[in-house]
Amino acid sequence: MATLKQVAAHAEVSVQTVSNALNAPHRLRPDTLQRVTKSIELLNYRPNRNARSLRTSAVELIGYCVPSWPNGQAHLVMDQFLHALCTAAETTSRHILLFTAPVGLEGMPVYEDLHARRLVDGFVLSQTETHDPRHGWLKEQEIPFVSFGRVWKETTQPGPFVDVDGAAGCAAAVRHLYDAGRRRIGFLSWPKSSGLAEDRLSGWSDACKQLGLSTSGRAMRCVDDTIDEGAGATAELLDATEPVDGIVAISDVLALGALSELNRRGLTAGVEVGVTGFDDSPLASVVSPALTSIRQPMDQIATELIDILTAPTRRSADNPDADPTPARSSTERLLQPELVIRGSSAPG
Amino acid sequence: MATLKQVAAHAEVSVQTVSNALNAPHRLRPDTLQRVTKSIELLNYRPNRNARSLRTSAVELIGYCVPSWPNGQAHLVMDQFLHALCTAAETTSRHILLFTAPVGLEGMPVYEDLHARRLVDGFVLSQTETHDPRHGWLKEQEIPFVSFGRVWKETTQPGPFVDVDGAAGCAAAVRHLYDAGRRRIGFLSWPKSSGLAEDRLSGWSDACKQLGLSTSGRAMRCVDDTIDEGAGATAELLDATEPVDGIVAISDVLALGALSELNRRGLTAGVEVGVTGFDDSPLASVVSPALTSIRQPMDQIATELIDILTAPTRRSADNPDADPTPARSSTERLLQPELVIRGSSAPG
DNA sequence: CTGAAAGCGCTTACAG
DNA sequence: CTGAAAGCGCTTACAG
Repeated sequence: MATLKQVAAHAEVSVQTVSNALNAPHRLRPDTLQRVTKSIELLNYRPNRNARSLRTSAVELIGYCVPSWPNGQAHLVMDQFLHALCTAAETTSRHILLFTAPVGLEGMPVYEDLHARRLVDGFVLSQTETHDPRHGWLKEQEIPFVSFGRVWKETTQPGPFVDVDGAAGCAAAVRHLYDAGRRRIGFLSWPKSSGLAEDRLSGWSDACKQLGLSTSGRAMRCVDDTIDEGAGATAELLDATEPVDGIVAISDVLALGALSELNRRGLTAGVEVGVTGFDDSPLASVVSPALTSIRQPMDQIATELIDILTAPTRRSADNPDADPTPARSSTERLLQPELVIRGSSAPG
Repeated sequence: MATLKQVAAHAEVSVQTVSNALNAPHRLRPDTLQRVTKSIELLNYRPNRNARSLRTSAVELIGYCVPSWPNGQAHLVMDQFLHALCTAAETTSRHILLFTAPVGLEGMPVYEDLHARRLVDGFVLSQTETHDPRHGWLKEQEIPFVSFGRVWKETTQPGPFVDVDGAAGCAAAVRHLYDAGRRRIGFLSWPKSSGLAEDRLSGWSDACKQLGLSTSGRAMRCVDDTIDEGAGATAELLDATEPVDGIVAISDVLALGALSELNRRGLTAGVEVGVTGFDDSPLASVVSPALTSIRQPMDQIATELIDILTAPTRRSADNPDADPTPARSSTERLLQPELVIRGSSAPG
């Protein structure tokens, strides 16, 4: 493995010049640059990242805690998210370092240790939960991070985040079903304790009201995110005095439960009842009829996350008051989801 | 951030002694060790990993290429695999570095670059395909790696691997269905070009023959891994002169197709027809009746992968012939899957 | 535009 | 059992 010194000897310049050829080529005279470049190629030189990191104290690695699901629930779009995150990181010549940690506050020493030992420059948080304690902790420790998802029900959001406007997504689903002629639209949700669920529910509820549709008795709470729960809630909605003809589900799994219950009753999704899911997970395109679903723009999410985390202005360190940049708009980004329309919401 | 030098000054010893306290504590006198340990804690010292890596030229990072699925197919157990891999790596104080690369030979410069720049010590390969070119390439470059999955149809496997005995898994599924009284058992497979598929099919076929069951016309080839394909193949198996009463599917998605077709015909999985899947993906426990499925032992797979990759004996470098260790048995490990029995294969 | 030199924070033979 | 010193491969003020 060639070193800077060997390249310098080969090109008959100093190591400083080779380093500049790599990191600040404009400082070299064209002919020198070319000679150095040729030596680099000839010797197949690749700068040792550890030496660079030691010197600059920047490792260009971003930590991401792989979620564990003791309840057996899977993160069905995790591979999409990770792929997008990696790609976004690589456009800034960074990479993702994976690690595991206990959930909640208990896991924070792991974060702190990774940062202290300089294995990572900062963190991307996801699986953000209502009252998630990680954000505040990291902020207090002045460890750089950015969150995918908001910490709900706090007075102020600790630190920067990127999130998807779930309310707008659900409202779009309601309007889509309305346009297909549906007038009695139910909502399959999770327990009230979830800020995420309340946000999405408000989108359904507001859109219904705006369109003059009743919401009374049509918001179902599913304790677990399973097909059975979705099917049970759907059964209730169908057995009501005024049976629903449209269902907006807060997840693809609950929507699959709706499809299953319709199927059991000899009804066809997209014909008698329109159904939509959330996340556009692999499940959505694999069932028949395929599931209309609200897709989170993963590539954009990842790009924004990396952009915020790697932004040169680290506000906390230097003068926080004299800064002209509007703080909120640059570190709190709400993206619009996309309704992917398939057979479950419309015939054909 | 405290450094080794500061700790040494605080404990009134040399830096060498502090380093030894961390890496070879047995070399210190107990009282010295205790004094140093106290200083380390007091100053909240954490060794800088970059400095260590630069010196030892071992980064303790393992590269893993996140699969991309242009065809929209998801890796439904990827989060399980990644979690297991991270956990296994962490027990040896290593971590996983994620990256993306083009598929096939085109992606190899990315692997080479990551290794040359010392971002990783080696690689874990998964999504191994029939005739996968990566293994041979890495071996030739003498870049350490270990594969989850075999390169099928090569005369010799290039490099170490861990894999699951798919044939044994499918044979176990057949015997399970046989024990539940099934006598006409079909198999939902993929195209013949897949070595993985042929291996699993052979397990089904051998077990059937051993039990005196006919296999004729009962192996179906599904071009895509979708519910529709599985449903179509199941329809054929049910419409045959001798309709099947058991179905072993090569994937959970195809098994879901079988369930869907049974459902459409008013048949119940586990009652009229027993159905089994492969992978025990999140899909399996989310459907109703829940899917019996062949589970790959992810934790064990991950442990073996890390074990092989981090084994101190790097045979290729030093004397390859004079080694007493049997090469095959230590670097080629075939693990047994587990049949997870649920409602789709047996009533109740 | 180019070069000699210091230093990032560790580990490791080598002496004592 | 402990210490002084060299060196891993870079980057970066500082001179020329």
